[in-house]
Amino acid sequence: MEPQPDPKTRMLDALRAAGVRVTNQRMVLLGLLAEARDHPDAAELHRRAQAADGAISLATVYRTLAVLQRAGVVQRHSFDGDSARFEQAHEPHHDHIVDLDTGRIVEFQSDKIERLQRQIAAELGFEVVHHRLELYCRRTGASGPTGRNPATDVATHSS
Amino acid sequence: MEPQPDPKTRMLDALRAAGVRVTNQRMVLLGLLAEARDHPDAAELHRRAQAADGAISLATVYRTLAVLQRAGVVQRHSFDGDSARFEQAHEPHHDHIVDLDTGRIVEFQSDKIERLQRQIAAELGFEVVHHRLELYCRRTGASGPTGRNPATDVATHSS
DNA sequence: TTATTTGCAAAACCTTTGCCCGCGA
DNA sequence: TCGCGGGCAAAGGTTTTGCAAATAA
Repeated sequence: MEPQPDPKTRMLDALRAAGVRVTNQRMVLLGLLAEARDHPDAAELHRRAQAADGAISLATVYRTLAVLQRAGVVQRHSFDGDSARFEQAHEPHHDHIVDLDTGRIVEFQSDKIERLQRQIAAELGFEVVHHRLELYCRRTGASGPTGRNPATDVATHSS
Repeated sequence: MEPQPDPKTRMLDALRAAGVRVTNQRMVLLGLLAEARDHPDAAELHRRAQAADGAISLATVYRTLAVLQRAGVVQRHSFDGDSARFEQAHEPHHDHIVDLDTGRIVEFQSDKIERLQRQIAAELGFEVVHHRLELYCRRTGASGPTGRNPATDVATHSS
């Protein structure tokens, strides 16, 4: 079903590429991020890690995420007033829609917008190193808030 | 030079429209925001307010900014890892470029991008309530960091 | 063995809040 | 006068850090 090299091997490679030691905590977190279909925050990852492993501190969650982020394996997002949320880096680059009623995150991707961003920056004498685009939305024709459930689904759209 | 109604009157109007009392602290902050050419954070506004007035607490800075934001007079931004930064709301709507080397903020405006955002959201069944677009950039051909100075200038660009 | 990592608890930060006094209307 | 608004200090939530013990290489 999955034509990938092998999840465990990929995780090991990621850690080796980062030039850090392979610890159980890092493997657990890497695994959680790989299977996460949402964008959990540090506390949520801590909860899941404890369920999967039993012993892992919140401090380690933060430290590990920082390491993985530096290695380019993890991306950190700060939606509006929330605490930081994380996801495994994956191609292609994408941006996010935040459903204001449910908190659900939807990913989308638009080459057109990316191109316009670079163009505008260039006109002002800049080169885009990275960017951040978040659309805070409501469902079309929605009657209103229906009850927030922790973001669990991710839809993807390309344009 | 300025065909505006009169700064003081406008500030009074803003407070009245917000349905709140006119206090010295609010007038001072409103004035600081009006003349600010940058995007100061709460601590910086506190510093400036003390220089201008002498007695105003950080708590009041935060409370006043919250009031003004609710009234639509002030906009709050959270660039990357920084603390919240504020600016007086002004038309047309604009987004920001953050110069990674100097920290300087440059505003720009692009109807094209706004339109694309709405279009993408619509295709996914959403309506954009508000959004956030930040381009973290480096000057084209820049040789590298030259020394961060507190953002003081604002350039504007329309497309 | 030896340099990294971890856990724990404390610290750091930014922002908000409780409480009582003072000022605006 | 009446009640909103302010100052102060303490609380809150998230993220980082110092230190000694544990562990990967």
